[in-house]
Amino acid sequence: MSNGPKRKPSKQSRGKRRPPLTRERVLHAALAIADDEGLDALSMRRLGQALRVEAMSLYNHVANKDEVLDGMVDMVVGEMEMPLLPDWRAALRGRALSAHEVLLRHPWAAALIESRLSPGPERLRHHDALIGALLRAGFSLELTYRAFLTLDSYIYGFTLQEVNWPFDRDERPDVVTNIEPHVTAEQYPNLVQMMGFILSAGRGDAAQPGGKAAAYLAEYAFGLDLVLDGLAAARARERQ
Amino acid sequence: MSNGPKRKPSKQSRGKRRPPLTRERVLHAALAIADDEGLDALSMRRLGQALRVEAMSLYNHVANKDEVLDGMVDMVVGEMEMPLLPDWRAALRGRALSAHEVLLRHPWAAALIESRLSPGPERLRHHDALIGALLRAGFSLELTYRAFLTLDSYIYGFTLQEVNWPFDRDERPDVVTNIEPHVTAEQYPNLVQMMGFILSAGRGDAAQPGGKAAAYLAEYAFGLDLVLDGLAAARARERQ
DNA sequence: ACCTGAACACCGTTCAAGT
DNA sequence: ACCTGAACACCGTTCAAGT
Repeated sequence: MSNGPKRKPSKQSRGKRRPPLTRERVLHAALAIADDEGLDALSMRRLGQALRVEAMSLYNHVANKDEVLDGMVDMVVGEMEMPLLPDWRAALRGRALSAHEVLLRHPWAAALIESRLSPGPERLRHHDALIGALLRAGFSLELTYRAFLTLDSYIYGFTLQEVNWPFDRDERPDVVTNIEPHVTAEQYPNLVQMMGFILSAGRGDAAQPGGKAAAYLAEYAFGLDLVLDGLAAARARERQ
Repeated sequence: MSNGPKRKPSKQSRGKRRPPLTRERVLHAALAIADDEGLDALSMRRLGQALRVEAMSLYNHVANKDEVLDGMVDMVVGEMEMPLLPDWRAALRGRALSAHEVLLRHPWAAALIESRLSPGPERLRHHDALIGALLRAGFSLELTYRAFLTLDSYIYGFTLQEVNWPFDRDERPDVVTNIEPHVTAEQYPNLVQMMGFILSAGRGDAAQPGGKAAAYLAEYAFGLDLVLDGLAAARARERQ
């Protein structure tokens, strides 16, 4: 759209011609750093380094770090499947499973999305589609509002727990072993029993058929279907 | 317990005798700062200032800032009502309502709790009681596990949304007015319709009987009862 | 035993100066 | 038009030095 009209071939196109900085490139680099090194590693200086530019140059393309974070959030939301299937329940279920997948691909994203104030265009579009799906299915405005709150509470709440789960993560055996000595069967009998069950059932483990991504899938689906059942019942009650 | 045995009356007890620094005092001061000024305002230097001490002195009582955050989280969890009622459903419902109240009193806490890796003693006790309540009610280990995940996903997910909600907060009219121009009825028809409903119904507003604290209570209770209904049904299915 | 000054290696952001 | 050096006001944390 705002492509410069005259772009000379430029004789010095040998060597490491770094492409011009754009908002797009800044956001993509930021997302890559967060995925690879975690959100804490993402500083404006680190971001500049990844783009072979001084940190101050970034401010020509984004207003500040908050705008970077908002942009990252919207990119992630854009990866989520929109609820478009004609059957409302299938549409909501597919969207919830897709959101879960996307949030596991970007483990830093769930917390960030929930903490951002101003939604970007992707998020607005996504929510518009979600509300539309419910209204078309005959949900009243009030029930649509409640269904939306309940569903997203579950989706983000579950995924946030999952992403920060300290158990059974091979990367953090220190955390598990640091906790265990404090958790004795006399003090916390139920907790110890539960931990035994979880470990013996091979749950929440990378030792799953689908690997780590599928570790909590059955648990996620349980609560998801529970919520969908509840919404179906509320919808039925509403229509007498 | 570790009270020094000999504590002389000390002749210079006039003026501003600041009490000795302890882990307890550090954590209480940290919690007060987070409540009053937000979690971002809580730095080790600011914390030292509140306690009339240099920041470096804090390290004699806590290992590092992470330990401060862990301590704050555990204090907040300690405020939540434990699920002790004999009726499992009443116990879980009361606990969920109490957790919601506590998390609204400390708006920074929900995000922090979910991001902490090592649970403190209060949290361990709380979860032990929760699991115990479900097991005593005849839930299997597997269903207890799933009930726990579903409930806490909902509780924290909902509260996290509520605490960061940009709409209808008198403190942040800027955010609302900044968003509105971008959200046109042509682009986001369903969203606009929903926003109209929410505002006209006086929902999510401080203009509620119970004030801000009660603004989303009906919505929170809707999803909570939906989850509890689902768990009751799952329990009934399990026992044939 | 507890507190502190100085220091280190970081942050986000501004702004005048360069090309 | 875009990039940068220097600077400002912050971080968490260490450590030798003080009392």
